[in-house]
Amino acid sequence: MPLAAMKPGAKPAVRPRAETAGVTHQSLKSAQTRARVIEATIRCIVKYGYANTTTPQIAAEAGLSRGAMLHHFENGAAVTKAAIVELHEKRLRAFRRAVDAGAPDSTTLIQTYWRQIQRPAFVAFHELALAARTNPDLARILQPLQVDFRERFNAQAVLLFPQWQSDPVGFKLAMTLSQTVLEGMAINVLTGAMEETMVEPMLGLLDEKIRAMNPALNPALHPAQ
Amino acid sequence: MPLAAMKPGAKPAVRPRAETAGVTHQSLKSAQTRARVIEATIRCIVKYGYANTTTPQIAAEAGLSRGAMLHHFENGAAVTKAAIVELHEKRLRAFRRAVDAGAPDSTTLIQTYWRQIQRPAFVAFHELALAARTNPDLARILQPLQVDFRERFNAQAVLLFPQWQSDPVGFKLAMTLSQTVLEGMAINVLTGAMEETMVEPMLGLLDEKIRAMNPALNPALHPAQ
DNA sequence: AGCAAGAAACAGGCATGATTGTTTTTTCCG
DNA sequence: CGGAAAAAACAATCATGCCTGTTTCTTGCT
Repeated sequence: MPLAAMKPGAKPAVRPRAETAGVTHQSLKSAQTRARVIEATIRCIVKYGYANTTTPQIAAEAGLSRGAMLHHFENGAAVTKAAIVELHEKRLRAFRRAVDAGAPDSTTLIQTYWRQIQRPAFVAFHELALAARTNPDLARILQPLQVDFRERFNAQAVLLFPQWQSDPVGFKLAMTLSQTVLEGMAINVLTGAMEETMVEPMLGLLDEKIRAMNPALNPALHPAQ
Repeated sequence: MPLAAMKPGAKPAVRPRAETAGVTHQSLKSAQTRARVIEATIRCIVKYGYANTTTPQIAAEAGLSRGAMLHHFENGAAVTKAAIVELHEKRLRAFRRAVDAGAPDSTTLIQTYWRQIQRPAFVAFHELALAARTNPDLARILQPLQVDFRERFNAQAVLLFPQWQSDPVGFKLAMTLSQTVLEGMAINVLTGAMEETMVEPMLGLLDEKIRAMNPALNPALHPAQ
């Protein structure tokens, strides 16, 4: 799916008709179908990879004709874009759930985020992120979402660890380290570059390091600034 | 390039004619052309991504007609396979250079490997590794190379750090951690998931942790076993 | 309320463009 | 001259965007 001819001022083929507060039968069905197509797209990207995901495949996966799909989405690029946005929100929701689940210590937060990062959504997102490297249209969509995720991730995390407030630089480092190790592991396991048996020990190592960086636990290392 | 119709018993269109020790002019030119095509393939994968790399593109990049190229390689899959093997050897050579450059301490080794991992060869390799996730033909070629690299990597590294011999488990962990962090960083920088300003601090963090794991520097943590 | 006009959802088909493997033709060197 | 290297031509496949036709739902008018 090239995602090439994404017209700039493309308005959706179907207007949501949020006006009149009238939630008609059709508007409901339309939103439902759109959601079905988006989910099918994500499934296809996970199964076949972004490069091998075609519009007929998505339509088949969604249980729709290709013509019907393109009635809702104008073209293939719009489908991809919608899937990216959905994946971004999925990622945010997943992290939010991990936070709300009540995990005040770094150990459980690491475990939880590790579980989240192994979900299909992460696979799909990384497929798209790598494709965006050589696809300017994808990159234009993805880049703002990447920074948005970073910001929200840090904003959420800082609430969990008020002890770190005295050392924002160190905190950001700790967050980056966690993301790097966890995502790096996920990708290495995915691509067969790392044995699965190494996962648990690695999680332990990461936790050790994070704890060692925590100013509340090691005040000596972080003199008052 | 689908790499789909890779016939099992496919013999090369041009036999390398290593026999007879007769290095004819043509055999030389043939090998030279093959090498040019392989390098062009790697360049294309870096520039356009594996998914968007087509046989006409490779031929153009190599300064050849497509017909001439397929005279040397039978089909597109053979080109990809040759490029993968070349990339594997490149990776091994790069790491070997880092070792031979004489870097007895972990700090310089980390710095050196970080530099190696930012080369185009790594980008191309990761493109192929991710594509292999959903491409069985690619996976069949790549998987053995992945384990081969892991083994050689560890075998080389252990020579550099004889102090670790007392703790092979910890050593393997340290190696895995280094690879995970460095490759994770490389990918995150590549995909815009991480700011480049975080690289140096992260390298420092990794070095800290590796040193803390070193039994020679922290004998207390590793009682004689 | 009832009916007709309009719009939306859906399905299928068509023409274009691109890529691939194969085959045929030309060029060049021993 | 003969064979390998290089180039060009060829046919088949496939994904895409667009267009047409059919069914279902909404809306408005009498």
